[in-house]
Amino acid sequence: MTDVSEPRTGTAQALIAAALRLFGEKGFAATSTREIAAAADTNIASIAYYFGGKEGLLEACLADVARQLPAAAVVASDHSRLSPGEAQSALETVVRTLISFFLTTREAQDVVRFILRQLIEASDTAIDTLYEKLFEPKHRELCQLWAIATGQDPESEQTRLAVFSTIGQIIYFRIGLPMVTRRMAWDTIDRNAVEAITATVIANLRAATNRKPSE
Amino acid sequence: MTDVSEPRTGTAQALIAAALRLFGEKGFAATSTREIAAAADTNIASIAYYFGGKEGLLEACLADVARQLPAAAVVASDHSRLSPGEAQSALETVVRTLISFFLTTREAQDVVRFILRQLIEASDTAIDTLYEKLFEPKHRELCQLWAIATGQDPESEQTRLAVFSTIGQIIYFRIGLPMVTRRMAWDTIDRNAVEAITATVIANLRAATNRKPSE
DNA sequence: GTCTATAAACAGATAGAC
DNA sequence: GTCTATCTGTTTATAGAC
Repeated sequence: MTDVSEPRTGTAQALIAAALRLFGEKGFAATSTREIAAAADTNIASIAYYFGGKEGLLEACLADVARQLPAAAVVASDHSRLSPGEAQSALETVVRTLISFFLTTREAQDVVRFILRQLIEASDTAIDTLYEKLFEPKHRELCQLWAIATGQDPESEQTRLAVFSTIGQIIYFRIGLPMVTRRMAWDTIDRNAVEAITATVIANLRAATNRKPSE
Repeated sequence: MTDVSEPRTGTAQALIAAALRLFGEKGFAATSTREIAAAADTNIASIAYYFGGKEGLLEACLADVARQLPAAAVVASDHSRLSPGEAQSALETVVRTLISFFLTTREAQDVVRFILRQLIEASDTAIDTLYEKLFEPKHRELCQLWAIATGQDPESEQTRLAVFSTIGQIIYFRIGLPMVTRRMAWDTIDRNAVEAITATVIANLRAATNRKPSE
C-alpha cells in the first residue's frame, strides 16, 4: 500500500475508477471486491495489495475525489475586487456550471453519484474529508460572492444559510431527479430540461439576492 | 406471506419497524437479517415466513411508509376556495411543518431516513411506489396552492419546477445536515437552528411567489 | 406461529506460485 | 506486481421439531 496523497497509475488507478463507479451506483456494502476487480480487469488480491482491503479502497476513492474535484470547480481567481453586479454574475455562472455539471457531465456522473451517496451513508471521518477538502472552501467562496452582491456580511448566519438554500436546490434536482423527471414527464435530461431547471434556480437566486440586508 | 396492502400486527409489524430503522441507518445491503430479527426480538426464519425474504421485507417497508405517511402530511382539506393570501399562508405552513418534520420529529426520523435512502439507492419499482403514493399527490397539491397564491397555471412547467425548488431546499437541509451543522458551527439542531432554517426557506418562498406570472 | 440447526452461497482476505 | 486457489467467516434461506 503506497502513499494515499499522490495520484495513482495503472492497476491502482483502474481500481479506484471502477470502485468509484460501483460504490456510487450500488453503495459500498452492496459492491463486492470481486465485482470491482472484474470491472478494473484485474484480480481481487490486488485490492489488498494496493489499498490493504475494501475499506482502504474506499478511502483512496475519497482522497482521489477530494484532490481532483476542487480543481474542476474553480469559482474565480480573485473576488475581492468585484463589483456587486459582477459578483451577482459570478454567482449565476457558478449556478449554471454546477447544474450542468451535476445533470449532464458524463465523465463526472460517477463522481457525483459517489459523493452524494457518501453524504448519506458515510462515516464521520469520510464526511470530515468531504467537508474540509471540498465543501467548506467552496461554500466560503460563495458566501463572499453573495456578500459582495448583496452588501451583507459574508459570514453572517443569514448569508451562510442563503447560500445553502441555493446549493440545496441544485443538489436536490440531482438527488430527486427520478421524481423530477416523472413529474415533469421528461424521458431524458436534454438541453431544454437543463435550461428549465437553470432558469428556475437563477430566478430564485435573483429574488433572494435582491432582498434588502435588513430583511 | 400475507397480503401486502393491509397493516401488520405483532411480529410482522415489529420486523417492519426494525427494518425501517436499520435500512434507513445503514442501507439495505449493509443490514443483515440477523440484525433485523434481533432488533425485532424474534428469529431470522420469521422474515421468510412473513415476507418471503429480505427483499420482501423491504417492499413491505415501502408499502407501510406509502400507506402511513400521506395521512401524516395532510396539507389542507379543500384548496379551491382559498384566496391568494390564504394560499400563501397555507404554503408557508406546509414549509414550516415539513422542516420541523424532517429536522426534529423523533418518531418520524426513521421514516425520513428510510425514504431519503430509497430515493438514492432504490430500484425503479421502489421509486415508482414512492412517487405514485407519496410524492406525486403531494407535489400536485402544492402546485395548486402555488397557483392560487401567484395566479399562475398550477400545472405549468414554471410552477412545477418552482415547487420542486422549494421542496428541494427543505430536503437538502436534511440530507446535507452533516455539512450544514459543521458550517454553521451548530452542535445540535435546537429551536434556534430550526427557526433560522425556516426563516431562510420562507424568505425564499415569499421572494419566489411574489414574482410576476409573466417573469 | 415460533424457533433451532443447518444448508448453500457468498463475502473479504491471504498464502504462495510465478 | 500479478494471479490462482483457498481459508475463514458471514450471509440468506430453509428444513423440520415443537
